[in-house]
Amino acid sequence: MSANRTPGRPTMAEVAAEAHVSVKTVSRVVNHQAGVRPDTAERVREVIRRTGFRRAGGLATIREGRTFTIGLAVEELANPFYSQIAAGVEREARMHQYHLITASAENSPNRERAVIRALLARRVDGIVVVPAGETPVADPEVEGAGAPIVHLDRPVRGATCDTVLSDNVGGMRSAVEHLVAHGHRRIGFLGDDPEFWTARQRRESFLATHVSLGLPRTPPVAMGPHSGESVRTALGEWAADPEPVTAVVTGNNRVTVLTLVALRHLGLDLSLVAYDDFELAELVDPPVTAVHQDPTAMGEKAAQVLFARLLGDESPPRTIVLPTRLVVRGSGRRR
Amino acid sequence: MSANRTPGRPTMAEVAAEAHVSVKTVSRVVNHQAGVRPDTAERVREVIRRTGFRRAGGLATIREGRTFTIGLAVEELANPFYSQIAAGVEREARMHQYHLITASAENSPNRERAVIRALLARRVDGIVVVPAGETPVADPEVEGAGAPIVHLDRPVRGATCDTVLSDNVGGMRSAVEHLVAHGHRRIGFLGDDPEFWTARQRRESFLATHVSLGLPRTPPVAMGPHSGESVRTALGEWAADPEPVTAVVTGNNRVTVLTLVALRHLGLDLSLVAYDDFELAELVDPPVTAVHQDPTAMGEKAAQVLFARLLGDESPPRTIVLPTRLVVRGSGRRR
DNA sequence: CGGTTGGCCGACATCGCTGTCACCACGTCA
DNA sequence: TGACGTGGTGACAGCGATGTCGGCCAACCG
Repeated sequence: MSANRTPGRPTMAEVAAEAHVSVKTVSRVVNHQAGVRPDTAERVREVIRRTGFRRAGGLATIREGRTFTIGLAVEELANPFYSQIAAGVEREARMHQYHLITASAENSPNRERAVIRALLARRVDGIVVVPAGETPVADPEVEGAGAPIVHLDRPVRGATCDTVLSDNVGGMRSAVEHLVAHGHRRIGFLGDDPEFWTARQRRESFLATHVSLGLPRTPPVAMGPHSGESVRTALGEWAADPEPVTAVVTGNNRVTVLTLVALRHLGLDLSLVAYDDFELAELVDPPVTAVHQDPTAMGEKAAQVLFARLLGDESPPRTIVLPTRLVVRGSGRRR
Repeated sequence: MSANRTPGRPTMAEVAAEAHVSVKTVSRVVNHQAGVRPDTAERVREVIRRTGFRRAGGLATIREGRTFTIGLAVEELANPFYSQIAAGVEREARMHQYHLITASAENSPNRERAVIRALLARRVDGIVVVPAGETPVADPEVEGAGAPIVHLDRPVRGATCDTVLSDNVGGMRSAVEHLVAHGHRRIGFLGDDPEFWTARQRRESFLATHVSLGLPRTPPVAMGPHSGESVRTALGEWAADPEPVTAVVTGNNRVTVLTLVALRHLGLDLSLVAYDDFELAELVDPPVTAVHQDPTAMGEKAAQVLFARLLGDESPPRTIVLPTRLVVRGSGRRR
């Protein structure tokens, strides 16, 4: 099909013909290389301007072997947690003159491997991935691809890549300590699907903090995946308990929303500390105390680590744990 | 530099050598083409598996002239409005086996042109863009690029591309009508920066609806860009007016947040209809009545239009206006 | 047994661009 | 006047994959 002679964008050869020079000279002009007489260069530039020529960036792929593009694989772009991560990664990528290809597995952990493969097929130079599962990828196509991978938010067992995590243990501890300091003794935990490492980490820290603070009873825990109904049920039972809970800790932003809705519907006035801060936290009544992890900073950090690798950093894989911060707004107080 | 012999990913030639066949045969196996004896194919596949070979997708660029990638240019990925758009576009792209490159101009309208050029340099097959300004691009490099562009959320004057908009006029009318139906006669409008077309549209419709409903006085309007202080000032003045406002309409999600904070700080109990729905709207006290436009659906629609073009649709450019929906939650009632 | 299929496979050109090197036309200097 | 630089240019190969076409060989035919 030679039909695409002049269908889309002009090629260097066309410019060269038009300007009565060789392709190479056009190349030199385009790349501001020396060794072109000023008048020749101007003639070429004029033709480039007239034809609207742009050099095909995709070609860098096959010459230098790099695409100046990194990939980001997350679960779901619509979730603010992930979109803020994307914003952070994108910002860092732009600073390095890189592009970002985003791909989401749309809530299906199993799709993530396919997504990563697709990114590698596009020959991205590196990948930031929020791993869906923690079983090692063990995919020769992925491991042998030569593209550095940075895991974000969740580790992968035995993986030999850099990992950027949030301090789930510390964050959860601060949440429980805050509630206990306000006199709560019976605290419930609404966690996300224990399939997620972060959910389990937070649950474990929730329980461990109870032990370390010397609280007598094992606190009630309800892990997800949660629906509005499952949250209502759990909260209803905990409130009806002979020794009712006076506070709950939610395990992530999704659960927090469900919990706030459920509390309102049930007419319960429990204290609350939310894991994951959210923009409107201070506007809910009462303003929600939250464990703040900065997803944008997480994305930036992960991208920074990735670019260090791309720039030749050969040191052994590191695991970086970013701190969290408890933002006290009032919902933790005893009522 | 022939140093990159076997640094990154294996090439077809390497696989071919390993399997003692020609490059072409490897190509046939990879593409599931007929004409390869089963045992030969199996041998090749074995080598492919062992070496982790993946064909370089970037090459499609130079052969077919398409990259199977579309670009999305928005202002800021961290804003839920844009990230939901991105989710919609990405979803649609995946359905067509396309990838999505996202690029954000990070709040700098002037950067958008550069961003679009960068996308074109990557040779994306098409672009969805939320235009920063409404002055025509008039960039020969962009127009002559041959890549279809779809404008989303805001039109560009005299542009000859498809445009997907939200029904700002109808949405704002429904907001004002709702408030008036609840007995409000003095309503303030906190709009975003009038540099944005949507902001002006909503202001105009706000005013026009007042006229069409026969309200006597011209309502107070404060356009952005807004800060917490500017919102507080406006609300304070309106409340102190001899004929004080009893309700406000906010112009977009950012202004809504600022307004909710300001109302709380000022201790004002004004009725409110928010433009742009948000997840926690029903959790604010009172639950916020909002004009709901579905950014994900907008993104999907824009991508659908784009793919129609990529599939050869040559019909004249269309403008599609998506309806909005007023979600009544209570904050519009007179207090 | 020669000729004709048809299955399997490889050589080669090609895509758009860049690195390398040869080349030509001038000047300069001995 | 001939050897030697030097700056400006172009021819050519190659990057990694695919389409085209043609070659080889076994099987089958008359």
